[in-house]
Amino acid sequence: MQLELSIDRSSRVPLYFQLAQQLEDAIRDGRLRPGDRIDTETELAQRLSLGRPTVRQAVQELVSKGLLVRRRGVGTQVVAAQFSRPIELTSLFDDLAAADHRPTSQVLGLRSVDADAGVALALSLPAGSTVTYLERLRLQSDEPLAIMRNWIPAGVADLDADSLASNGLYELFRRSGVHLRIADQRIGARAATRPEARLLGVKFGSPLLTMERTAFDDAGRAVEYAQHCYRADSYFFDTTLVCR
Amino acid sequence: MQLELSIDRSSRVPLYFQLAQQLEDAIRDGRLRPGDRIDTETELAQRLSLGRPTVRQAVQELVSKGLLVRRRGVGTQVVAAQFSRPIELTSLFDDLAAADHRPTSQVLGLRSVDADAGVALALSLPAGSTVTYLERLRLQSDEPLAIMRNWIPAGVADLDADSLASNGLYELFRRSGVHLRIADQRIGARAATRPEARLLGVKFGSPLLTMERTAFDDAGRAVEYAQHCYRADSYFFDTTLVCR
DNA sequence: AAGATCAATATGTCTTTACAAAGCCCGATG
DNA sequence: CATCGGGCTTTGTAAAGACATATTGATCTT
Repeated sequence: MQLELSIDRSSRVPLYFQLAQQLEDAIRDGRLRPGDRIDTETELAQRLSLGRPTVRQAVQELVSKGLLVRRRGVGTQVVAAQFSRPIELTSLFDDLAAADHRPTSQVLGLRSVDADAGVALALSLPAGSTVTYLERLRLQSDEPLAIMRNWIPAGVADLDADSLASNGLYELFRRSGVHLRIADQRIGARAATRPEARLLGVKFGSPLLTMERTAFDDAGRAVEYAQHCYRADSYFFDTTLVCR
Repeated sequence: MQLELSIDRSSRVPLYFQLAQQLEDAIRDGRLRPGDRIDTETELAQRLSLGRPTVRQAVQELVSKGLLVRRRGVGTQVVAAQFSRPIELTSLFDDLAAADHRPTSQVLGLRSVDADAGVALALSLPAGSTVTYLERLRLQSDEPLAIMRNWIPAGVADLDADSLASNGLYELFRRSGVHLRIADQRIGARAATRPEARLLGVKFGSPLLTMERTAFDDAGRAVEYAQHCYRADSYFFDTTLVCR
């Protein structure tokens, strides 16, 4: 493999994580190419003065990310061709900001409402509970991209229209000490209604990509139910699947 | 936690896997409910006469599936409320068969063609390479559900119309010794063309949910490029995301 | 020369042990 | 009474050792 690897034992970064990071970097920038075999776990362990379980843990990280493949009796190989970023639990705002697409939000509505049956079910709340309803239009490079409807149980986070215009919802969650952990998501498609078509600047009946999501925090508490719809001509969900 | 757990040491099923399975079952059928704390790793290990790393490995499996959350100094809790099955690297046929929806395939076309630029790029082949082109209509309970177009490089698998009518493509891959490992996928939406609308029994211009996928095998070889489109009124992609 | 067997190699599974760090509760102290 | 601090609990990280099992290739046998 002849790859420079170094472990800093004085660092507070876990050893297995240092190794995983360096291997991932090597794969991503091409020093390790698809099909290359990496050193055996025993060799790596000896070379870096680590225990084999530590090396295994590092390799396991990359296997579960789909970058490496292990085969017993054979060795561990680099598998990745090219890959897109997996669907992650980030907000659309964060995604677009990362891609430098000048995202902005226009808050169309922000008020307290009683949860209807569907919303209450999604958030596991008693029907009629008070929730904050939020409706936004997302713009990308001044073009309308998505309509985002969110329902947030009372007491989860302090929301105001000003902050929402320049920050993603998830950023405000983080500032309120809400740690998102897991989300159930359903992706589908449907035709645009008249008001939606007007907001998004498309024709009535145009195809929209839809996403419904319920997000849960650390404690398993439902903290957000969302219904988003995107212009089908400017948005996709990219993901990389790994077979287990 | 008072949950009946038993480990069969004579089984060839790994111990950590047995434990993970039993915990997952308990969560899925409600014996463990969201928010419940499971026994500490040390307790579990002692109770089942296992080593703590073995218990950890089992718990780790479920954490990475999003069923459990660990917090240092606190313990491990059940997090999932209700969840759908994550998007997995299985074929639509398998999905439907599992749900008992009587899937059948109608092979609309099966022939060798020269790969155009887009297909060649997706499969990392030289432009003009020979590939097998396959077009199918998927029916669910006798209702048209999806149009599936696939391009498979020559020599990957033996395909014939008869087998394809009653088996999923991925099943035929398995029989040819092709082990799928990873796939890049893009989900979007668009309007139905006239021929598509006719095949699917919807109106021209109706919204369709689309999925583009390139699948790779063990060795990192691209073995399939697919363009599927689904009736938006009868199909969704469900997924559970875990924040890392 | 072809097939079967065996040895070498690499990952897979499991145990025991040890210490570190984070969170929580409770008691001591100002 | 409030706050700080310490100790307990629990998960996080790491080591070294042992045996199991799949794969490959070389050797032996027929």
